[in-house]
Amino acid sequence: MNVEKEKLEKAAFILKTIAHPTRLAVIAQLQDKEELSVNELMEITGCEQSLLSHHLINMKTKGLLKVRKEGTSAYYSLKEINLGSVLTCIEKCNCHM
Amino acid sequence: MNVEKEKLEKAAFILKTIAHPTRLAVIAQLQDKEELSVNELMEITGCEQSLLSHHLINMKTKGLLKVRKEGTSAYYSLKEINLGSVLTCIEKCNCHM
DNA sequence: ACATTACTTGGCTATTTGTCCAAATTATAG
DNA sequence: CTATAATTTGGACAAATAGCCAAGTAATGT
Repeated sequence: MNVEKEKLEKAAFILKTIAHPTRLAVIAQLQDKEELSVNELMEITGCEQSLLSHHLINMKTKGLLKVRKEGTSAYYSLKEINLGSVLTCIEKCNCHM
Repeated sequence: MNVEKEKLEKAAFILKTIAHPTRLAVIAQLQDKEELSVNELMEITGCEQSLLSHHLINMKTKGLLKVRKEGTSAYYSLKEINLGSVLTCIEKCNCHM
């Protein structure tokens, strides 16, 4: 029962972390592009730089992304996770609200 | 592109709605119990009544649950959606933070 | 009619989240 | 050394969320 509760909390934590259009967009992109710089993600998502940086760092500190720094650039990628499947699930849910 | 954006917003909306331990617990239960009263959900989740009611009504107004009232009881159930799959996805993600 | 059970409502407060903006860092190019 | 490009940081503020509590409604049993 307590294990169950812990599981739910962990799941909720992850869901909360990804539950934002910009962050979902980032995840979706990283799912097939492997790794992208902040600049590239800026262009793709249309999100302002510092705000995007906040999102990325947030996802990184929560364990969903990792960074590789090269020159002046920071390349973000998914941390070994298949998070895209969550997006697919949601799509399949076909919840029409 | 705009369609894509709309999709992401919708997905984020749903994820935000379910991203809470109690709410996930409710969804998980309703996935196999079909429908449960507020009282039953209270016992299962250990959540206080009025708070649980808030959660349930919230999920209902956002289109994830539906209610059937019978006597003094309210029976909640999933609104035609396979939301449980999201939980399974998250579990499979195996994100260790 | 009255009490009880089951649920909802609304107000209040604390906390978290999202966004913006200006300043700071850091690496490279000239 | 200076300028520029790329990213991070931190403050400030509004809005959303979570939780608690007290009061309200509504159906049923006595």
